[in-house]
Amino acid sequence: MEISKKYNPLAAEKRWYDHWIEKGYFHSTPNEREAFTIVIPPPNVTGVLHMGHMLNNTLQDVLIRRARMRGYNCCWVPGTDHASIATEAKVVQKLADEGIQKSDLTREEFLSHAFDWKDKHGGIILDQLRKLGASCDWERTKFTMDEDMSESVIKVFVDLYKKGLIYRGVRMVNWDPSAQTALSDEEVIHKEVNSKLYHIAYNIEGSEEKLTIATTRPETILGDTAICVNPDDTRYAHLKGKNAIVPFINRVIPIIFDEYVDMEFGTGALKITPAHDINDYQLGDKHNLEIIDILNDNGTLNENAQLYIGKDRFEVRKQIAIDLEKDGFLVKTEDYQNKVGLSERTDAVIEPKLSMQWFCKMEEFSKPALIHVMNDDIQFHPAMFKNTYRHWMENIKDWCVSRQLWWGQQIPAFYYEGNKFVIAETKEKALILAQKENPNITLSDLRQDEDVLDTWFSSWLWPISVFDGIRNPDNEEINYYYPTNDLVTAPEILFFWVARMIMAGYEYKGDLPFKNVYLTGIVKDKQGRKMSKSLGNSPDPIGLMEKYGADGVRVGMLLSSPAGNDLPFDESLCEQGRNFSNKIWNAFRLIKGWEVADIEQPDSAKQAIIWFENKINKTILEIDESYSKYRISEALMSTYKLVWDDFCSWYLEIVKPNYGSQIDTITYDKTIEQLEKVLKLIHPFTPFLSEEIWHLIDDRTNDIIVADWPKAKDFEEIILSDFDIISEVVSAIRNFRKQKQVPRKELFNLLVKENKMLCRNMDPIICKLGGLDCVEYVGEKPSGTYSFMVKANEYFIPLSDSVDVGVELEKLQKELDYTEGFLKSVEGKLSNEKFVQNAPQSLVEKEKKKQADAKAKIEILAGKISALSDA
RNA sequence: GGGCGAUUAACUCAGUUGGUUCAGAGUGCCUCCCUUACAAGGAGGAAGUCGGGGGUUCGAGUCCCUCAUUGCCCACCA
Repeated sequence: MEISKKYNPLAAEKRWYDHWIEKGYFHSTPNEREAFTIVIPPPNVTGVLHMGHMLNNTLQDVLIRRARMRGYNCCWVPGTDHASIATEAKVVQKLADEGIQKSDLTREEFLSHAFDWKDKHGGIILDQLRKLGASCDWERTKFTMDEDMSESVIKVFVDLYKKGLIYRGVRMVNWDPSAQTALSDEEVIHKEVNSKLYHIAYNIEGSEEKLTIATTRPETILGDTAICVNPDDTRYAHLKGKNAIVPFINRVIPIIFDEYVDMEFGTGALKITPAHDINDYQLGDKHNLEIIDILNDNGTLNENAQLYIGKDRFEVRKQIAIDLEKDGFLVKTEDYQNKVGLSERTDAVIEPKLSMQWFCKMEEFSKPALIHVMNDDIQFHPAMFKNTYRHWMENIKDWCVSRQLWWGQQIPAFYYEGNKFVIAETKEKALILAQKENPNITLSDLRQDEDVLDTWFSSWLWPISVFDGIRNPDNEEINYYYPTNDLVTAPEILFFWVARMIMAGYEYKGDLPFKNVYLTGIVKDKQGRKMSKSLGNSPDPIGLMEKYGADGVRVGMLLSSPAGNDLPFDESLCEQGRNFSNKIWNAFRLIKGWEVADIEQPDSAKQAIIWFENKINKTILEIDESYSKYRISEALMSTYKLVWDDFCSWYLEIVKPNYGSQIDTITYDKTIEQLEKVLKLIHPFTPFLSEEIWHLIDDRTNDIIVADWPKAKDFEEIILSDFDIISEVVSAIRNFRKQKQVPRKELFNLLVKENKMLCRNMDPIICKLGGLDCVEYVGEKPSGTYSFMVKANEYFIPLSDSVDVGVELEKLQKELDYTEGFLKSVEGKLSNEKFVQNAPQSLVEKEKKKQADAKAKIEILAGKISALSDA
């Protein structure tokens, strides 16, 4: 069979993925083996794959594939999140494009549109993950609004209510006027913006005097119910008991005194709008102020404002400034930078708004959640994030869990007789409860709360609910798969999601949800900008995979992404990944081209096999070590170098036949054996390629995906260090050939001044790689030779033409200078009494040995120099 | 404003409890080579006063202080 010179990934990827699915390798059911579980961070159901997902899911797949090879019963649960506000916003937009307003629809009609949208666009992302090679247990695919999932959510809500942890109340919340819903604090992004600070003069009642305040939101003066100054502010002391008059609407409002006000800021006088500012609200509460809400839910002004009714707040801001100026109220405006809260999902400017919402008390949850992270029951990688986590947990606030949306789990609160309500899983159950209060109530008297729960109120149960551990806490699966092993996610949702899963885990399973949290960085472009749709700087992952192969992209993603570090992505990384695939491919081609013959095994091959076995054993140890520390990039790099440098550049170069393609049986078998080990080691990174070659080596029924992970065996350091010397000698010979332009075909003898550092049994390797007749031991320096040193041993190559004395002298002198400098520093140390006294004995011994070696080397070098100079 | 990090070759990063033959890796760069596995390759090479300044120590990328630059998280200052 003719094998292509270049690895062609596309066909192989499809074929092997289908094969793996067909064999059911990804599907797990509880059995006697130990479980290894990962739950996917569910992407938004209508999302499409971006580079962040690629990184994240590649990591998960690497972890799960290695675990599978190590014999665990692996279960990687995939799924999607309904992403209430994000999805609802998309659906609203789509309907608006068709000329349909959400307000024209009933809840049922809207939800039907939303489900249509979900059916049409949902799950695309999961298909895309298959291209990446993600070995998810697809039979377990979950959606956070699946019936069982929603039931779990409702059950938890009811349970928490019964425990007194859910309450309803009027609070100042973050209001998104675009989506017209409350948001949790975590969903608000604060951004620095250029705005204006308006200085507005209020008349004082019964006086000619004016009081000037400063505000960035002049439209809110229509909701003012006080002006506040600092009690220590002598400028305003005389205003005690006086009232001010709101411009235009002439509302009389008190002037109050509170330390809260910063005398230095603006004019030292602060307007108070309790309905539209959290601080003002608190002050209002303290001073018993009236609350006047002037905003509609959509951000326009309502009749309470008296003016500008129905106009958007930003429009009013501009207009009122003009009107204030016209009427002489506006003292001045200045440019000002302040932070404005924006909705994470809709980008709308958040308005603090007083409204009735549902809250979840968090303080009790946070205690075990904090302890078990700080004591490493749950390990964060990198551990640095423990600090951030602790800071948040120690300052946790109650969670606003209600959203004024339709897409999500509807809050199971049922109202009757006005504001009375009961909480129950179903309307029927609610009726029974309500009838205890009033036996005459019927089903039709009950009205369910319109709001839905925050998306994260379903996600925080994810590791439990995917195994139905909420509804059926004792089922076999939850007890087998939970706690899960690894969670791979982004630090930006550490609080949204990770922290809350930990809290839910201890509350509902009494146990941690996962043992390790691997926090990825953000994928950025070359200029360090976050990849985003609006910037258009995000490459198309599918396109990349088609161009470089899924394996190439996987390797590219991991080449430069230590945990927690951002990944400055560049296509050249994928190119490197693809080249790596191709390198392995060609190593395979070389081996495949060999013809096993009944010939004697060369000594060089014997030695190479011994060396490589030791080398790979040591490297497996290093790779396992890196994995155990979740240093995935490091594990990849060790694997990469093992393949490229050790296996290809050294091992194969030594064992491959000099002429023709005939190879002895032992070397061939050993080489195949090593190649198989190498393929297993690369399998987590390059699953398709490794499976492809695995089967091309040999017709076989077993697949590499479920092959045993190579065991780290003992190795002899001495063999490895001997080889290092050998490789240095070989490099020196290659260097010589290059300098003197001696072609490889021209053979010569390498002469060696005998020394115990020489590893004579590896001489055949030097001969093979250096293109030598043989290695000879001469004892003394022969004349007419080129010489070089490796460690403290001296090597000579006979020269046909005379040595270039000048160049040679210069080279030797340079080395002598260095060695003398080195010796000086070593002796400096040894002559330092304090060093000898304080440093560990072993270190002192080491220094003494260095001293001896350096002295010996200097002697040799000096001898050579004088000999050359004489000549 | 508070908290947590980062600053080591052109780029992306390793450097364990301080020990100098540890200043390293990959990429990139330079030179030579299309040698029958691979030019998506091979061989060789250059490259860093470890952000600045102090200090502790026999000895400091490694510990302490300080300054500078920079990133992230949290926070209601109009």
